[in-house]
Amino acid sequence: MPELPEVEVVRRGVDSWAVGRSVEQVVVHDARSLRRHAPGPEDFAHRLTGQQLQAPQRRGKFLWVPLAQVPYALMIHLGMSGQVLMQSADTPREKHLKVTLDLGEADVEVAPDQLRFVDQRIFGGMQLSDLVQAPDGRTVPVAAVHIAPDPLEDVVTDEWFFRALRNRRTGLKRGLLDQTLISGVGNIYADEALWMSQLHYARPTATITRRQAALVLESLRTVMLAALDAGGTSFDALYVNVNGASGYFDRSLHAYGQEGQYCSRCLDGGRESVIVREKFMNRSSYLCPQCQRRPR
DNA sequence: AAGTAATCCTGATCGC
DNA sequence: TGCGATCAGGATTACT
Repeated sequence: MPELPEVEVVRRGVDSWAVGRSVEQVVVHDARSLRRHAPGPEDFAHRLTGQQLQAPQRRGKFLWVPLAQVPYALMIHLGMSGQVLMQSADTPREKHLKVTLDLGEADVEVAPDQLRFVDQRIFGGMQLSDLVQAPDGRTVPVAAVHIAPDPLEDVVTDEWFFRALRNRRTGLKRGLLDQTLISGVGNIYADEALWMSQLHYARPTATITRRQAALVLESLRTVMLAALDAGGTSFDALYVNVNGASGYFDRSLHAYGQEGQYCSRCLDGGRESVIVREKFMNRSSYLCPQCQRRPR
């Protein structure tokens, strides 16, 4: 569920509370959250202990914290249900607490002394990953080197996105969800951007026009920036910022989760059309059958 | 090689 | 009340 805006909210939280502090102790409560760290939990704890946290970076839904003095970063992925919480040590353990980092002194006096990784469904996780140069020139963890830039990065221009879509032989929503084409887009913002663009999820990418590509990119940016302003989207309280608060962008959704509701655009145009839910890619797609016509 | 389906994982919810 | 089925879905893995 956490997509680009939700991960960015978390990144900003870590940026304001943890930068410059050292990791004094690492406690792994559930090794399954370190599945992606091949050398194992002991190696993770050993190589992270004593390191100083630098400004957190993000590409798409991938978040990482570079460490001073060493060539690797702490990479965090929230998956479906991951949370990063800044807590004081006397706060009771969360039910799904997976990893605790005890942090050293902060510049800010009231800063919480622990960074906790909580994850119910364990699709997310942490790992240490060497920093390398991505094809576009940016320095990223090797574990995320295959991930494409996201809509908020400068390298993503109208022409870049048009080319990226045109190079694929697939449907538009499949393309949006493919993190090697463009990153940061998940089911919620894909449906919202498609609704905003008035395009069907099955629109072939191979024949997309420049105008359509630019419209989809603009829609992605518009919806993601609006969500960021609202502190992110949350449906089931699984997604929260580092202080444990959830965003309220779900109140602004036009398509996702709106099955049975009138399409607001059609209503504005004096027509009544109801948002439908369709099974697609083993998940739900929400769309207005009136203004998002299936390609023939 | 590229595109797509299968898989992992837990808890809430639903129907019987 | 209990229990199996269903749903939620990001990213990797395994196929075709």
